[in-house]
Amino acid sequence: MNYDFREIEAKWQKYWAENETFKASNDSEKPKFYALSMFPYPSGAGLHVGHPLGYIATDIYSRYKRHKGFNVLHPMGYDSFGLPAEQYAIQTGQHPAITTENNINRYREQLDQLGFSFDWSREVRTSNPQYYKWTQWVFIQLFNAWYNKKSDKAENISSLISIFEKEGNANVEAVCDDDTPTFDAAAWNGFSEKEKQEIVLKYRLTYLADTEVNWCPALGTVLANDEIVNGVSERGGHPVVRKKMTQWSMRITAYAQRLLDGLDKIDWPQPLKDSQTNWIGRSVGASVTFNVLDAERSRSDQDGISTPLNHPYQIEVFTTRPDTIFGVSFMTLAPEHELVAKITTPEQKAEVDAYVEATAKRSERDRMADVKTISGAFTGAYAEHPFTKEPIPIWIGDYVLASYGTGAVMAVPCGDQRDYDFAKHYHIDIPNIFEGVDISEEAFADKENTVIAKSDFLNGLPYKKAMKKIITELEKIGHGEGKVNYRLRDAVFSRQRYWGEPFPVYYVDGMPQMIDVEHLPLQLPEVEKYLPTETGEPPLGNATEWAWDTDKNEVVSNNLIDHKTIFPLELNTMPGWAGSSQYFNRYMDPRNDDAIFSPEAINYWQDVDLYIGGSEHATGHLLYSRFWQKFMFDMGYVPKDEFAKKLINQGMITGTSAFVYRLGKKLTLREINNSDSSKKREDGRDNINLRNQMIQDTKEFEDSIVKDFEISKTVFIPSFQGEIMKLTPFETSYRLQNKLLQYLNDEDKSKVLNKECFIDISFEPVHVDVSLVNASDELDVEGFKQWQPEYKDAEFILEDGKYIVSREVEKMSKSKYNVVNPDAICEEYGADSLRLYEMFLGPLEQSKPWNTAGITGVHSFLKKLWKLYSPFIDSDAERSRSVTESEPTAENLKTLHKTIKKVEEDIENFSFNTSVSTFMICVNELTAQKCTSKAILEPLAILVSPYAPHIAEELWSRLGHSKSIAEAPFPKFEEKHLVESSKEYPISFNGKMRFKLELPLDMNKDEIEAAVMAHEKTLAQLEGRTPKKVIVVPGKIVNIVG
RNA sequence: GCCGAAGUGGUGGAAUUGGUAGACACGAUGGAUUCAAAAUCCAUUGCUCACAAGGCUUGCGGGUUCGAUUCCCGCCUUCGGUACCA
Repeated sequence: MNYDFREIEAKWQKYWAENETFKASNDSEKPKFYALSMFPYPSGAGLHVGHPLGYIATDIYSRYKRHKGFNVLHPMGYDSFGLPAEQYAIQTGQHPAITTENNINRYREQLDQLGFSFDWSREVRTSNPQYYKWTQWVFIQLFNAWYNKKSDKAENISSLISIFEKEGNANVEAVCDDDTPTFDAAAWNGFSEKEKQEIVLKYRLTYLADTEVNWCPALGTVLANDEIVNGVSERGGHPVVRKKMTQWSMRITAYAQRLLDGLDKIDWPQPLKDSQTNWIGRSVGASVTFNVLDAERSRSDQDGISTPLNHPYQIEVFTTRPDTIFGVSFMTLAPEHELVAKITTPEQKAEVDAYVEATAKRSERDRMADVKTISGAFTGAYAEHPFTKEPIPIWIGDYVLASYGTGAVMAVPCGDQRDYDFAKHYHIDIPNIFEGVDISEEAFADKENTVIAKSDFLNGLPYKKAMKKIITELEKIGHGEGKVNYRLRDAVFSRQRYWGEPFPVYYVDGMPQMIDVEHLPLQLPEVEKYLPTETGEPPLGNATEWAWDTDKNEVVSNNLIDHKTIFPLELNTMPGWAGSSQYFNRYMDPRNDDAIFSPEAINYWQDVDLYIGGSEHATGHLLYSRFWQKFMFDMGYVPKDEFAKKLINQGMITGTSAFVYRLGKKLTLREINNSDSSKKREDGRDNINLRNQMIQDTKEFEDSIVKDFEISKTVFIPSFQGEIMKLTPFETSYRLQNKLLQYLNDEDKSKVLNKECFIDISFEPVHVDVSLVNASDELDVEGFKQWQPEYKDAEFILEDGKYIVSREVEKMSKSKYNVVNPDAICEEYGADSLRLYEMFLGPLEQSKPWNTAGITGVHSFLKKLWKLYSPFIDSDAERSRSVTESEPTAENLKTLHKTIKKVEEDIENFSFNTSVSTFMICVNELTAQKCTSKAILEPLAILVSPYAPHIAEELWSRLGHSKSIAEAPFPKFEEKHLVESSKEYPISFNGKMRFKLELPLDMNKDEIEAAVMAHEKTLAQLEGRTPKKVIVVPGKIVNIVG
């Protein structure tokens, strides 16, 4: 009987579902084990081959733990709010809830095919109102909390208010907004209700604040960095600017230190911890205040006339090197800094304004990445050095980011390379305040070897002493203090989107009010359009039924808003990470309508024992979840302040993206005035020389614009067999010249044909869905046009009647349209083959491009495995019974126990690829040994079962068992079967292995050396030389030197 | 730019503490079986030198060591993250 995987897999999937084999109980005698895979976003592209990689690993571990006697919780759900469903809704008008439901059904089908041991009774969906009710609930808890630095934890806001009532806020040590005023009890009690609310909002763990966003005026919406390419929107290529908007923020910075400290307690990969550590970015230094000199005074100073001091403004900076304060020769503000507009002198205004505007167009990442271009502008204003009282010019520069520190730096060019480069570029003084250091070429940033000079009271001090001294001095003169700064910023929690959790918030007199918990969930309203409103409000602004009636406690029509009992509701929605920040706890008690989870459930499961997911979540989901968990811990809802003990990052399965190239709308006709190159062009043969010539001549063409003209159509240019990115832009233009003639008028055309002009172009790569491309990289042009409405009338310039895309290995993602589904593989080879193959591909943590080439190998392994059990499968022979009951041979036992040992070690080390090899070796050996012993084959089935559960169940039942293999105890390894008496020693000469020699293992060092030295092959190798040294490592190796 | 990971045959990868580099597969080549094909089985397969013997070989260049894929220093390339993709 052949291995019929289709029948076997369907049979056992049905069996598991019907018998609820993997349903976890919240009450068990067994020890608990919580194994979790990061839940997927159900994209329209379906589950791709990268998803199961981590799921299979978690599943193997879960099944292994069941064999080891644990009560295993292994749930699955969907992170089902998100941008793609909304984009799809915008494009098609289809409600995201419907798309999402369809996508989930598709995912479920695909997941079911793969034979995971999920407890589906616990499924959660973040977009389900019964689920997001609790996301809203957490939000309210955060709103009703403040962070008390004295107790170093979050507390209920009522404790803060009662302090205010008794004594004001002078003695309160809390994490709060920078602009929080100080007041006493009398003042507090005198505040109006609204003023009180405004003050308290500055303390709440979730609060309203003005934050910068990427605003795209043309689309009327905020864009993710991801949606911006080269400074313009990915969709449509519209300009994007940085803009301030009032949004909800989460005071994650309150937890900066605890998030850092907590990393020591958890077994997470070091690189992931590193990235969280860097993200939090703790640095120790000082905050220093510089007074801005009055403009009049600074000007008159230059004339040598002194006028009275006046300090209308102050600049606060954070520096990690206050010891270098005497090296300050200028200050740099971020162009967005609020003082820029106030201090800029009239003479400098035009330059500064232009620079500020230019900066607004650059993304933050761009500004950080680009260290080569130095740019800035002088404000005309001066600050006063707190010690020397010298005037210091104040510049603005985009290398200073508004969001980091105070958005201002005291520039010490001799000690900081960026300051140094800036100073060099603008010919600003670079005073050297280090003893015995040459700074003519570069800045000196070595703290350890620092000796301060030319710095008044700091002269001669090393770094550490100078730090201490300067902080004392700063404090003495009231110009600063020692400070710990974190790079971590409060997390923006508002999104101007439709498809997300609505905030349980309505506004009374502009102040946010929480809806009572008992009235949750506040459900998403229906809208006509999913786009922002014409006035630029978020999509929820389109809802007509979106007001809160405080009497009836329900959502009512906007028309009824009277600001007395009926108020407008919040129009923003929550971000993607809201729903994923407590889902792991919700799984413990997912159907509970009265609480996010019961105390019994959380106290039983405690935390996640093993969490598997991608490292790309390092500073998003994994940091925010730790933050919420700590908050939940502070409030006494959860027993652990870290939600996952151990975390493994699965490597990404990368995809092979396909690109087409969209021609820029603007073409430029340029004059050819170089007689040499045009001559060469005429003969047309010397292309390489021509190209080189033209590249050299490019400068010459720069000024030779005859005219610009626009083409209204979307045109795609060939990839030149995928080589386009290797060509110079110039060369590409040249190759396309003839094809572009059709867009020219006759006069221009003849100029090009007469070689007087050529057409200069720009172009950009566009991702195309890999399903529209065949195996030879040829694009289905018609399919492409139908694929997205914007390409409906696109024109293609073909090569030999075909459009060949270019390929690149990238992250597999819906936005890159390079997703490959597991369905076809399941159909052809079965789930067990796919499971084994994904593991066999390589180490779990490593990323690798998807390639199905080797799948036949694991599939034929399963066939061999099946064949090994044929005495139990082919029932005809009664004689086979006697064979199968036979005692296993020593050889059989050796093979089995070698396998048990290796597989157990591999699973514990998450080295699943090597156990697949081990199974192959085991089956090859047992087949060669003609093993038919039940005593061997029974434990082998259990070993295989976590990896290939369907075939293992089938074999198990054929072996005569009536119950599932799922809880069969894992075979016990016995060392005695592996004991060897001799070892085949590799004999090396100067480190190179020359021959092998079998020797008893109980020989000691000297005996081994004697045996080896006496051997004829040794003598032959030595050719009469006497070895200088003989290294003998018993049980390992012999190395003869000389 | 910064932070992180990876680089081993034609391909995926193995080598668990510094001790036989290339396990196990894929592919390729030859053969068996077959009317034929599929499937299956057997053999060969890092490169180089026409055999052998030998030489070379873990991204590149150095170093430590009796011995380095493994440790150290300096580079190169690819991939991931970089705060609104999830």
